[in-house]
Amino acid sequence: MAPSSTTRTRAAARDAADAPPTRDERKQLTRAHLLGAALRLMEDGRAFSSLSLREVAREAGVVPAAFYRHFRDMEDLGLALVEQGGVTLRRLLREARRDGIPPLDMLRGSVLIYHRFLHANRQQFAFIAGERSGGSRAIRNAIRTEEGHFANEMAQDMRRLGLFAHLSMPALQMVCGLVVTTMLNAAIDILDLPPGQPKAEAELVDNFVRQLRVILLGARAWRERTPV
Amino acid sequence: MAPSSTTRTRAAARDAADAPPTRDERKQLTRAHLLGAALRLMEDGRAFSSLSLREVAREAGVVPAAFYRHFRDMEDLGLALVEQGGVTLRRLLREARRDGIPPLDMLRGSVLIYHRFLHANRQQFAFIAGERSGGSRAIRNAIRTEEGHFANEMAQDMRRLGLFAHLSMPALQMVCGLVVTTMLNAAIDILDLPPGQPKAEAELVDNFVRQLRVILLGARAWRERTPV
DNA sequence: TGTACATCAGTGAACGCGCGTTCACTGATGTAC
DNA sequence: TGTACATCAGTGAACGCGCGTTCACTGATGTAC
Repeated sequence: MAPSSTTRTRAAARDAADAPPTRDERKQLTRAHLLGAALRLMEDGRAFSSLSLREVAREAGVVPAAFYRHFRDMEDLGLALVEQGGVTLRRLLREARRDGIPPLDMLRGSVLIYHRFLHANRQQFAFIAGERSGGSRAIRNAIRTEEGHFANEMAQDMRRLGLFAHLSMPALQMVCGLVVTTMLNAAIDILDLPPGQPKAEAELVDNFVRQLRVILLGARAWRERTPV
Repeated sequence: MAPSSTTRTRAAARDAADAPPTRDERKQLTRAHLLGAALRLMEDGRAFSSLSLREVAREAGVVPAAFYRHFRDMEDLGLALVEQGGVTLRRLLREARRDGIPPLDMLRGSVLIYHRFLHANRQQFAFIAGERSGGSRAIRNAIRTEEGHFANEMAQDMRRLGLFAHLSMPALQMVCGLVVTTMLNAAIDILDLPPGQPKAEAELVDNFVRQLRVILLGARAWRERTPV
């Protein structure tokens, strides 16, 4: 399927920065506007299920009927947001891997990476953390799936680093699951804070670090058949 | 302020089971119907913020305008639900205290008590666990407050039982906070399960037990200035 | 106890509004030759 | 390259509907005497 001469010209032109966008590029842009509009509308704590289709279209600067060129209904858009959120989560792991483990205080270092990332992706985290328990069943399940993938990847990373080598893989996954839910709970608390309260925020982050410390201490002490 | 003779007669009559309800009793009953209607409508996973006032009134068997005799608006009703949920949480602790600690496996025993209670109060837990992250800011904050009270009471109970005596009170509260969020996360997962899947449910409960075990092992290993 | 009056929970109708969805359309982009 | 036609993202108008809120009301319950 060789592109037609016109297409080839267009494709070549694509390389120039000021080339006119193709129809498909425009469409993807509008789609992104719709997704962004939904995230923006939830910024001050509103639930996804309280957004209306018209509202999202309005915020995206598009007529309501245009919405249907991109999504079947609002739930469809919600699922797209979950997918986008999953990508963001994976990016977090990638960045953490790239930055490497700080030599001195591994835990606090990781939390700082997370904290920075959280603020750089507030909207995404507010959506994921907020809808994981409050959304429609379909959306909740989709988020649970993404969460599971994230926890599994984290477990594999730890394995690779030789951390908690005494744990079986299922046990390590269980621990990572606990870490992930604790991360998302902390995200809600931190993002809910009115801005300009560095003291309160530092306290929340500190509590988060302590909680993770408890979990990691517990993981270290874990034996496969431990009675308590 | 002595009650009038009529009132006294009514009050006396109140003791008889078949006495006609007073106007105030009727009112409280309708109020309860409204609260119950809202919980029922959320039973299959809908978010509180997606309920309409008319819908709740309809479900409660009352005309929309009657709603205003009981609540200023839907958010007001939501806050009442949170308060009701807080009462339920406190009842859980009371029951756990009454039942005492099972001698052999304290943790698993406590989880069984919780599990039974969870199913006996499905609607309340679905609301509390679901809206704690997804609701309006006011409702979220109210739930956070109830959660905090619950965690503190739990910490005091543990202190009283001489558990984790080596932890400072703030450290114990931090641990209990982690336990509570883990409880509520487990609640969402368990209540989301389609009914009639005892295998899957047992697995979730098992995972929940393991996660708590990790936390308690971590609490046991905790030292006030622990580097990891 | 009986009567006359006050209270107020719940009614039913009405309002204006934003909603989701449909439709035929327009006009720029893309394709075939 | 130029032309004729097809595609389709976004438009604008229209629809019927359920919404939140208001209002004057009714009639049972409660109170004063």
